[in-house]
Amino acid sequence: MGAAGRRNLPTSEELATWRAHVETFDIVRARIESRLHQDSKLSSGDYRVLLALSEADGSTVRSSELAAHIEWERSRLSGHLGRMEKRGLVRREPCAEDARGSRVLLTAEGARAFRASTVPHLQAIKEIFVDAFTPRQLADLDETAAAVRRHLDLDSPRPRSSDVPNSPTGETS
Amino acid sequence: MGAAGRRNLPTSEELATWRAHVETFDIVRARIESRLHQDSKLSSGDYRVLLALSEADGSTVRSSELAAHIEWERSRLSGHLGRMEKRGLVRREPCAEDARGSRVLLTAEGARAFRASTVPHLQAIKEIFVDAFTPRQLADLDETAAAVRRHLDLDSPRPRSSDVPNSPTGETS
DNA sequence: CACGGATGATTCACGTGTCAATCAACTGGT
DNA sequence: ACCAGTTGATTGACACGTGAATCATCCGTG
Repeated sequence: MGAAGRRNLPTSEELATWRAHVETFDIVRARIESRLHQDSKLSSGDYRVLLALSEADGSTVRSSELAAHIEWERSRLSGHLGRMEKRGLVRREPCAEDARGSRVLLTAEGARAFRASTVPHLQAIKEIFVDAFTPRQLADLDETAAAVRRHLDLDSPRPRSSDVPNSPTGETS
Repeated sequence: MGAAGRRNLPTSEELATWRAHVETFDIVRARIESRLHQDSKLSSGDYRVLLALSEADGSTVRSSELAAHIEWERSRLSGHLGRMEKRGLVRREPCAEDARGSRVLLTAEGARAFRASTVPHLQAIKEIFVDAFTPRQLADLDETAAAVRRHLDLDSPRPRSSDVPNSPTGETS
């Protein structure tokens, strides 16, 4: 065996697990997003923006707060809002308090689209993802995600400034 | 109450599991890809193409076979190869047997880049993904992926034509 | 109040993905 | 040999993501 001390490499089983995991959950995600798009003509990005906006007081948020809330880069949000604005889902207007900023607001059209999308979207998550598992497996999934977060130290760096007194049910996709 | 029979909706715990799963493994993937890019200036798409090519007989494949092998849309592969060609990783030349087709070949540069990338990439998968779990959890992950594939009927529609007698270790990312 | 540095937001260049359209070259049936 | 229909591959239009650059406004300090 010319094996000169193998380094920190995965076994082929571990590699297969990784690949299967990625491939499988990519398909799950694609199915859920495709259903959202069929049902409501919304992308998951649209959904996330509309969710945050509809939860906001007066259906309006400062653009940078929105970006922070959904954890997007500002330029990403900027571009996405541009597209959504063209479709009439949101509107942007200059901000009174701070002349640099802008204020994003939900249009009636956007609110309607979001309202119509939520139940089918949640159903899709249930049918495509949740229903694939036993309760035990769901608990295992929770635990594996938690294990990853511990492994990568993703839990400590949570405390955002002193903002966000009580985050009201932040949905994701 | 006004509750008119809730439909097939996930509980908030189930929804939280879904969101945590997506977010967490997005980060895992991003870290692995970011490391691949730092180490080797390759994207996961590049890696997948180079892997398939380096496994191919004579480091050359018909473009459409490549697309089928890695399960990409043909236009996606076309665009990706264009970019890779600009960077000198692959080359395309007209195909003798079929004047419509083209033949993709690995350049020395591409082979070198791929060779240099594999060990660090596999290490990253081990360190970032595999090492987060106990062996038991890894087995659970295999089983959850399998459960999804059964749930979505992803295993039956496998048989591709009569081609591909024995697929030789198709790596993914 | 003036100035320099932080901050809000957009823009640009580019990589990446999808789908429809295009176009040439192959194929089979007559 | 010819035409129709399929197939190999590219292209174009668009959605989406990242990072750097830009630009105006704000703010703390002298």
